[in-house]
Amino acid sequence: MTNKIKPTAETYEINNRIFFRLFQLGNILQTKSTSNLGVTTVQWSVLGALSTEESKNGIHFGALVEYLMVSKQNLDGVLSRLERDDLVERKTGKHDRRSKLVFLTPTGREYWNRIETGIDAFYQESIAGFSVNERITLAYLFQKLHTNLKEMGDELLIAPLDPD
Amino acid sequence: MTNKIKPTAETYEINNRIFFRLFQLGNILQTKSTSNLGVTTVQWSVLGALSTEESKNGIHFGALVEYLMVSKQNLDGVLSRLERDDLVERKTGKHDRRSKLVFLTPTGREYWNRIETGIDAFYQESIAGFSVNERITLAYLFQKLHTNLKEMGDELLIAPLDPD
DNA sequence: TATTGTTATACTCTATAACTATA
DNA sequence: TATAGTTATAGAGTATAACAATA
Repeated sequence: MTNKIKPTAETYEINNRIFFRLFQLGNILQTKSTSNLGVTTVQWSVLGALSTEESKNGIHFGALVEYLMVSKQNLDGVLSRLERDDLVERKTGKHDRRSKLVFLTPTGREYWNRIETGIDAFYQESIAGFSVNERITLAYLFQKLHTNLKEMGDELLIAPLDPD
Repeated sequence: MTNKIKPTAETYEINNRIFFRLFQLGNILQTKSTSNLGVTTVQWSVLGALSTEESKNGIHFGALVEYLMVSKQNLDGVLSRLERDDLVERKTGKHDRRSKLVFLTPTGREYWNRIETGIDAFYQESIAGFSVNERITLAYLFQKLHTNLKEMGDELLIAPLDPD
């Protein structure tokens, strides 16, 4: 006999609400990012990561893959499009010639400065009416959810088909 | 002189953290949904909406567009793929012959029953270690964030380019 | 041999505009 | 004329496997 509690209908319902909202919020974020800032959310994250002081000398391709949690193949595609628009540049690593360092081009830096104001406005509107405590709580709960989801495996969770 | 407070570096930073996490969580949700449940998040939402008791007699295409907050063109594509897989069916409305009612097929209902168990397992893992209060708080903060984002306009927020 | 990143391919989703058929 | 959905087209992101260059 274990202490495991069978989920009640209510906890299932609140989970449903949480994850449906997460789905919607993720979608809205993508849509608004594209229409209001002119970049997709992935591009936003890439440019943001490259814009920091620590990344002045470039970020390793592999580090970016880990940080953004996208596959290397997909990041390659995203970077190619950003390179096409002259916002980003890849240079071969000096010590390890297999590795690549990713940089913001001058155009990319200028572009980032322009959208950063927009990002701030976006934040203001999104988070309007949130108390400082609520922001901190949200960040904390996101962090917690993130940890759980990151640790989840990739096994199919669906029940096998009835054979007939 | 207004009461408006210029955002400090800290509030900008916490906003950054919140939205970067939202971006990551949205991505992980999509990835895990596909790999662990065998459906994309949009498909999950569609099937879930169609599976409820109230939708037994179908949901109007337009109502689904509003509920899911995707464009009609995009929902059409999602439904076409679900129809191709024989999970969903569209019937012309009786009163208004322009409208369409969307249904789960028997196969679709069976499929939903199979993945529902997986969804429950997914919820358990994701939300492990959350107190009841934390779940309620998260749902509440999501709702609040959703309201703000939904009301946001579609205007470009980026500063105009310096002419030269 | 193992690792870093790229190429190739196919599919899902998204954005936009123009269109058909009903009303 | 207006509304409900559809078609058409282009682009971005994602999943998977196979590959080249370098270690």
